[in-house]
Amino acid sequence: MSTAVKRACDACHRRKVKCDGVNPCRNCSASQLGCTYNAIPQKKGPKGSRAKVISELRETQRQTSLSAKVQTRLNGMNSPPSNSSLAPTPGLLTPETIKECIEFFFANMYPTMPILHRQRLEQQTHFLEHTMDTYCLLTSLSAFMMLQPGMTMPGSDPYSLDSMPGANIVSATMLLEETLRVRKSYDYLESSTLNTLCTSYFLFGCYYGLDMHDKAWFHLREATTLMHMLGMNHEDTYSQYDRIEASRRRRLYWLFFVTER
DNA sequence: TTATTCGGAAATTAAAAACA
DNA sequence: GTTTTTAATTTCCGAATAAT
Repeated sequence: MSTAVKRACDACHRRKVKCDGVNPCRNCSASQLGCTYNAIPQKKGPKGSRAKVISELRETQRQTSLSAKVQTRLNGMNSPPSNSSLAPTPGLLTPETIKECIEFFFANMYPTMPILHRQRLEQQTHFLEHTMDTYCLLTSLSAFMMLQPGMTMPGSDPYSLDSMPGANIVSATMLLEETLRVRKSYDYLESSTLNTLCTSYFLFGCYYGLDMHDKAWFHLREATTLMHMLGMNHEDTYSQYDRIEASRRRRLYWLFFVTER
């Protein structure tokens, strides 16, 4: 049982073979290699507060159990756990959630992103079962709102899930996935509307809030491309819309422009 | 056959937490 | 302060694969 050498030379380290630690070492001499000890050893041991792996595992486990609870809470016990079709999940987006998320949006977010029109949005909520474009807008809006500080879990909650840290993130993630899933069911590239673009913006916001910056930028760029496809960079395209629609589109264009920097 | 490669077990090390 | 626990890094065993 030979004891491990204090430091293996660069070649032995790469080759994962036993090094005798002298210079030149036996392996290097045998294979006529230059024997060097240039590699700078990394610092060993945990980094940060009790390092990360165990806390990551704990966090995912916590999220999984929360996810189950939120799922039953949001759609009242009788939902299939995995929906493989592209249809909206019944009961996931409750009217209560929609109402509170719209409320929160216009109370807190509208000043910095005045891209929706309250009356028109509320009118649309009556048809969301049949218009996927609207459904996606509302799921993504709700997801985005759930991630905002100060937003509470909608609905009265017998298990006080709203006070549980992470519950919002779990439901936001579920709504986010729902948006992406349902969005596959129609060709939003071909028939882009204001809703499509707003949805992309909220997707951007969600991913950004979840620190998934690559995906966030993907949705932002996708929307920017869509806007160019729609000719929103030319003032004369706005004349085909009524005043309110045109103003929201202009604002959205500039919001994207400013966000992309 | 011998030589080489590389997955991963075991050892080593150091930071953080627990304890006295 | 010392000890224990935890986790990041390193060494290198030995099975798999390649070369001869």
